[in-house]
Amino acid sequence: MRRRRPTIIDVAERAGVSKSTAARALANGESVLQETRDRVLAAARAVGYERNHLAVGMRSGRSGMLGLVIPDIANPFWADVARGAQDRAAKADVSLLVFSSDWDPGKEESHLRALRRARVDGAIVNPVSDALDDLNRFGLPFVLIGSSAERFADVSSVGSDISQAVELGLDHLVAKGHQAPVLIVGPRSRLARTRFLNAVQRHTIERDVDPAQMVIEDGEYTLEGGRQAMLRVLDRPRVGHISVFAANDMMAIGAMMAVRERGLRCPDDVSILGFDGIPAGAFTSPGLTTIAKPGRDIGARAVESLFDDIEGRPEHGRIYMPCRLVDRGSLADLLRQPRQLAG
Amino acid sequence: MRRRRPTIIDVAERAGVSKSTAARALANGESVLQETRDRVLAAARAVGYERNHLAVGMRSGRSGMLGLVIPDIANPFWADVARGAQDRAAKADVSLLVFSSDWDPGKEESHLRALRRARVDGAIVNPVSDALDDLNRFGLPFVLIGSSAERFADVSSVGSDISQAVELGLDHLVAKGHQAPVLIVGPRSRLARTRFLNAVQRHTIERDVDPAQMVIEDGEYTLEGGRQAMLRVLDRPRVGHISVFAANDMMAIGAMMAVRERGLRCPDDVSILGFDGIPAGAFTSPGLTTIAKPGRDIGARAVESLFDDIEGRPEHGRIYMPCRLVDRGSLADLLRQPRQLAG
DNA sequence: GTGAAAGCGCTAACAA
DNA sequence: TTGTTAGCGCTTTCAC
Repeated sequence: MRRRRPTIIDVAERAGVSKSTAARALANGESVLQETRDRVLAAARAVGYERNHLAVGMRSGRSGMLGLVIPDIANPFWADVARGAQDRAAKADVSLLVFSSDWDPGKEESHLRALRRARVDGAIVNPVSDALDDLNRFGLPFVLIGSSAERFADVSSVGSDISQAVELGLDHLVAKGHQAPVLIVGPRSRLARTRFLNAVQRHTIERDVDPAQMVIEDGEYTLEGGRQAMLRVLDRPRVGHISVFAANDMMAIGAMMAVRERGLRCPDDVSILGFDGIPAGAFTSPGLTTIAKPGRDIGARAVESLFDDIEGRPEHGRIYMPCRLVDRGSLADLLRQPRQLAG
Repeated sequence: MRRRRPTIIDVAERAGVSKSTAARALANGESVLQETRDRVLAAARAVGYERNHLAVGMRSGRSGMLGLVIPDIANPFWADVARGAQDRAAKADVSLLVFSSDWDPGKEESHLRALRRARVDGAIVNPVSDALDDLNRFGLPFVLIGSSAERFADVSSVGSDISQAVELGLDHLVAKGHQAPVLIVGPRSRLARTRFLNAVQRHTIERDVDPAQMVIEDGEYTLEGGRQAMLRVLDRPRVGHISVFAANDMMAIGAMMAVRERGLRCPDDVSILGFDGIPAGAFTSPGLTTIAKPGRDIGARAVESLFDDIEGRPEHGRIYMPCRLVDRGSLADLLRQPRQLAG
């Protein structure tokens, strides 16, 4: 048998005051006699009172909830983003509704609808489709996350600093004696691919290497996509050591599998550099050297940016979070072992 | 500039009816003239009406939200559970608040408080601490998930069928010629450890093997915990091939790392069987043979079970979901290579 | 400093 | 079939 949950009226009655006084005491304690306040607080504790956020939301027009829509909750990177956002939201005493669209535009749209109906105060979205227009139309404040954010010009966004990340990667490659790596990138349709390639090209030119001599292979952002792309690379005529820069850790791991399949060894015959920093990269052998995106920080910053938007100080700016290199040994040091240098 | 969001009154006015008629038309269309209904629906579409769940929640006492508290959103297994729950909830047009306690009882408690304040209609919890009593006291319907559920007698719970899973594992071990595997299990404090050990003991006796001869090592349910445990195993005096049955994939992968560290090889020198079915197990070399828990199904069933509770048909039963074996080659076939048989 | 009353958007009981 | 009304729990004027 379930008891009715105590309301502010129960508290007020027990404290012998009106409900407005009780509300004031409970809220901030302003304009309330210290003694009254204590009595109300004691009463609240006694009856086990807990403020009803639904009612508050109705009254104030603020639900105290935010939404987060990511493409894949089972991807450790996105899970990390979700955790960062969650923690930051909790600190502000706000609840976060996390939805995974599983790369399905239909699902994404229905999630967005659910968010609107739940009357979230704002949403953070990594857009798979263009349903975003809907959000805009209803005036729901939102912040974009990830690379595809660039499609929407006048919206705040948070992502990783691809340019700095690529620079970090190329520096590491050069330091180990690798010149023009093979690039394994995502599908042509994805904006992230273009951003990655542009960054590589820019930084490669800075290093006096002709970008045109770099081989590019593409595929889905998955294990299998990376594996297939690597197999194609290995099918080309080649001399000496091969270096690979993959746009995503899953692809990098797939590439590693392909190398092993062909009876070659990493890093002895093929060096591989990944991008993301997912934990699985630590379990391969050799471990995957990669550029780690600060997923958690991205989530946290996105929430902060959203708060700004909601509170009416929209920056409408892009925030780029710096990445860091994690060296786990999947790149050969060609300078110390010059016998393996490419022809 | 943000427009005020249209309410049912806007719809009613535009359709030229009262708001209750509009509500009826919008709800189920009962007791409303077909023509009126059409008019209301058209008006709703025209003004871009979207039902306010907060208001509905206030009126009906049902917020249309459920809570899910798991120990670690970054663990692929739990992410999978979350996804299963999310999808099932979405099908019933219910939102799911997902919280990760990160194994921290304090965080767990604050998440539970947040759920109560958000007035979720019920919660699914994998309890880290005993704060559950609170939930019970406030009469929030809830369903437990995972092994520790057994601590709470009169509450519905959903978990994997440990007994069947262990049987599957032992069958596989026996089929490959392994008799009494070393067991790497979790910390003594955890109920899951006991359940696992009991199941192993029971099924071992059925196979006419003396459980007493099995070596047990324990550690945290993490990569490092498994690694340390395995190092201790390798430090013991031993003869021939070693077989290991780990209670968790992360531990199993940690064990695999320890084996490599010591210059031994898996599966040639050491066979390892995991338990969970996380994707990372596919990236190790060799791939990790493991018993996969149906995380997604567990999440989905937990939601269904919770619906039952909420709608007043509490089963207060435990549901055990069957697991399946995933063979990826981390066990040597001792029967076909008898030279490696243990002494 | 405190209380009375209005109202957020909706649904359900009752009248018409 | 439709309209009127009350009220879910809370905050916030406006009096006192």
